[in-house]
Amino acid sequence: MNDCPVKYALNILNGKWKLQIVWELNQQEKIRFNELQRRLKGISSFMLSKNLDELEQYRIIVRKQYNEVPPRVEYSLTELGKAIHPSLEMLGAWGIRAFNEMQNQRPS
Amino acid sequence: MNDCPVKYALNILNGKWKLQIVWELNQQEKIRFNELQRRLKGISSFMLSKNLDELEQYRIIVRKQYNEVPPRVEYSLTELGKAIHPSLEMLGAWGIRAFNEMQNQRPS
DNA sequence: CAGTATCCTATAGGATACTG
DNA sequence: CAGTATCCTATAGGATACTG
Repeated sequence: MNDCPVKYALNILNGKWKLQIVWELNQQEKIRFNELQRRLKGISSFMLSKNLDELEQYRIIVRKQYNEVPPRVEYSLTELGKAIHPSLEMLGAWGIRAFNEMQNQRPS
Repeated sequence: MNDCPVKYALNILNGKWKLQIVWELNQQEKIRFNELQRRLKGISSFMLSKNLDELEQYRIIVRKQYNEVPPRVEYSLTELGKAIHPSLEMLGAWGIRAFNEMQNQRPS
């Protein structure tokens, strides 16, 4: 996993939700737990919590807790988290091309 | 999966072996089945075959079969497959940074 | 509100034997 | 040589109920 930096990077984003979480945080700057859960249609609070923990461990996001009642917790991207965006843009551009080539080869 | 091109791209590379396969093919131009299996230490022929099939379906690699005895099959990257390399380079650069930040924050 | 605890299911990955 | 067939295991993901 740490023998190849590309693999290391992909591993951080692996899974069904992590990419989406990073994506949402890129658009929101700060977002609260329940608001994030609402945007990621279909994720359970358990899964969201687990994924957020992992992203925090990798220093991709930051968790800020306000000691209020009811509790308020805000998540945001670190500089490292923001820095992945250009790579994702490139991957997306390639993804469009890959998708189109599939469509051309297998028309309906 | 096809709602987001980034997700589409990541999905193609998902799994334990596909990235390594693409990486090997990037260095070899052409490679035979058993030679590839030898390089990917630990993969079974079943898994290798399955992964190659999937990459071929996504038009990332091409399978060329020579009707000889014993059989000879060579795999190589398509233009699409080669085109992903810059994205992987960028991801790798980010991966190094991410890895270093982990090391700094948690010294031993 | 922002989670945790518990239990369950689907599937990615693998081990082993075999084959045109 | 380049695979396929069969069966097994680990784990990612999820459903549901509960809580400081």
